[in-house]
Amino acid sequence: MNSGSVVEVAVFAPLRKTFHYLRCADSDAIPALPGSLVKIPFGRGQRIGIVIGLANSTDERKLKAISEVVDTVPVIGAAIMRLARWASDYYQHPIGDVLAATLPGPLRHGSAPVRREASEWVIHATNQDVLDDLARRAPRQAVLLERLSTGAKTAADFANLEFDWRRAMRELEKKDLVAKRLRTANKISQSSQQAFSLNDAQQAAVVVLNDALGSFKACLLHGVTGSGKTEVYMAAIEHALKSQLNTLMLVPEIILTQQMVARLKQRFGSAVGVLHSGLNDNQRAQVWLRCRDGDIKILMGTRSAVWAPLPRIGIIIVDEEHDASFKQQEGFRYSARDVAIKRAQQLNVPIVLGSATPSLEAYLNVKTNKFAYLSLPQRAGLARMPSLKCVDVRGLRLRGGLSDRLVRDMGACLERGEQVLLFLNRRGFAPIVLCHQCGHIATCSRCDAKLVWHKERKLLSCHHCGAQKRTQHLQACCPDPEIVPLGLGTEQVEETLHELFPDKRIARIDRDTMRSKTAMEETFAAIRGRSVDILIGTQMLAKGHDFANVTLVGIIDADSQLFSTDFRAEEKLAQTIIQVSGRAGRAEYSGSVLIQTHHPHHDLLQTLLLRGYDHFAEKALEERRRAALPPYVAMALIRAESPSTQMPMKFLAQLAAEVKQKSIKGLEILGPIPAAMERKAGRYRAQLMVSAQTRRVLAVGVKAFINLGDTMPLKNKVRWSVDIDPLDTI
DNA sequence: AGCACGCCGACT
DNA sequence: GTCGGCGTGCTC
Repeated sequence: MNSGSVVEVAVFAPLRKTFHYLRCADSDAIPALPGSLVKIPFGRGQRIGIVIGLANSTDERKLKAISEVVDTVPVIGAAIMRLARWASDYYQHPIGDVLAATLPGPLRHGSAPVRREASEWVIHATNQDVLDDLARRAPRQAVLLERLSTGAKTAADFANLEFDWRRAMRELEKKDLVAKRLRTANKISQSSQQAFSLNDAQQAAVVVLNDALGSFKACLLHGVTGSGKTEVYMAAIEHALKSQLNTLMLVPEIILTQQMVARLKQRFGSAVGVLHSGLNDNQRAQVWLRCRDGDIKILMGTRSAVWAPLPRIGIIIVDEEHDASFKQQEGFRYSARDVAIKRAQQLNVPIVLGSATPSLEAYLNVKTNKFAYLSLPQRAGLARMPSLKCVDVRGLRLRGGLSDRLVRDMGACLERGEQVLLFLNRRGFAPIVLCHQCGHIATCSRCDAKLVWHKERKLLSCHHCGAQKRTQHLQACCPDPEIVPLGLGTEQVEETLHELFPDKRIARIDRDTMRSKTAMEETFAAIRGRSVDILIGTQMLAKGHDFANVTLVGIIDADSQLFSTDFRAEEKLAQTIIQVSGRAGRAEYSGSVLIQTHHPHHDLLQTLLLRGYDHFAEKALEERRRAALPPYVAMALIRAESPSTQMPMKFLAQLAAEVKQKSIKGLEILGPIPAAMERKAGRYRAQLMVSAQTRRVLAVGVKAFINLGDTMPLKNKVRWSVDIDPLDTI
């Protein structure tokens, strides 16, 4: 068996082993190269995998042959292969699963990558008579012609039409009034756009980024909300483009608003590609292909876009770097932000991490000179920072959770014709419902959680497993139950607002009211058009959107996050407060923020309000250092879950004991402990916290856990997984 | 992850 | 006497 005919294949399955195969016997078949997508006989079925290299296998085992090479050009190029290998090692996750995660769905399932060229339509000939005639006899065709004559071209331009426009278009094609042709990429709109006038801080940041082109350099761009980080990104993208270099830009899901996309497209034309959760698998595959083929020069996308095969990357941007959505929370638990940093390092290009509320990880990297620090300390234009104040609600009478002070300020704000934003991170009417007659509390049958009352939908819903019950379920406790809601949700606040401000227009923004994309777009348009006076909402309101006329922000309950067992809770709360505050007073008005709390003297709130986020971060970092927590130590979480009560704890305890016997120097093992909510969706959960001063020791430790875990008899009784750099530790 | 093989309880 | 429960082990 001549060497060179055997290849090593990573199978798309969570297997730590790789497998050897013979290249296709057929000589005119597509040759299997490193990175090729292949179909292989595996077990008794067919599987998909990636060739990860040539194997000089000398052993005598009879190997099976690859059944099909799916791609003509390997779908995994050298750059992504290198990145995936690093990630597989860093996150201790099987290489096959990592490689699968880098590909869009259809490729992952073994479809050949084929480009579907988009069509566009152009008007062939037209005159007024024809138009008049059509308007009478074929109104739909007339609408299409009208649109075409005003610049509409592609399917996307007609997508919002109510009728079957493709049918009408075919009629026009038959009449030879329009012609269908392959879409031609329009040119990058040259910066005929008026050059943005950047302020000094923006200019300074741009200079640093531009100078960094061509070498690895990580920069934290710390810009207060409204300081114009986007303009800095735009300038950096433009500069890269001038050197024929592409940009990879990662954003959290919520930031991907139409405005942001529109802004990029307006400036950079069809060179912009977008990957977001609204796309289906085929659309993602098309963007992936356009990326690989060099048609996309600026790719903006959420987490998975970090794996896009974008060639000639000149700069990487991670906007809102602190955002938790960059971390994949199941399966292959990677942080797209950290993978992006590694990608920049491997490619030897600069990366800029932007945020108004940088993560403590980023702060520490600045302190230790791993990151350069770029600051935009002032809001762009005339806008000023809002003032933050605590409202001590101890002993106060609250109406629907609102203090008199907040209601009074709201009244004054509305009086001036300005808008109010209220933030409460709890949807539904009340998080707990109780029967006054018997004391019965509605709980989830599959989780250790109480059911949340959704009054409008007449449902009791579990926010952890999604279980829903009709409200009538409550009648089960007594013949004559008396339902008492305990606690506060956005629905209840909305109800109170209608009572307090009967003539004001109120919009509630949470997962219940924003179930469709159109609902979201319509509501935000209504807010911008000032046909809404008061906004009440959850996390959805906190991020990304600019509300120019909001001048008062009320944070209804800061307490629930103040005393959590998760060591990151305070950091998250501070970020939320600053992010929500950032929605206020972005235009010429100055804004104010009222934070309702029972703990106005809490250290975190005091520091944040009196001295700002920087000081808070400084202080929080010091606490992390003293407590030996990330980012001062490297951490991993070993999780286990099972339908049987004791198994996860038992498994982890045994595993911990085994690893401790190895006495790995510098490895700290804490636990196991049951998860904060031990039972979720009918499964009991426990976890083990592992930490070390260095990445190296942690990696050695986690490897020991994985190796020993695979040999433990109990391993088949639990589902267990490893989470490197966990975000949630409760 | 699948998927078979393999040994012990209630049924056409 | 079988059908099927899911424990164990393998897949080039």
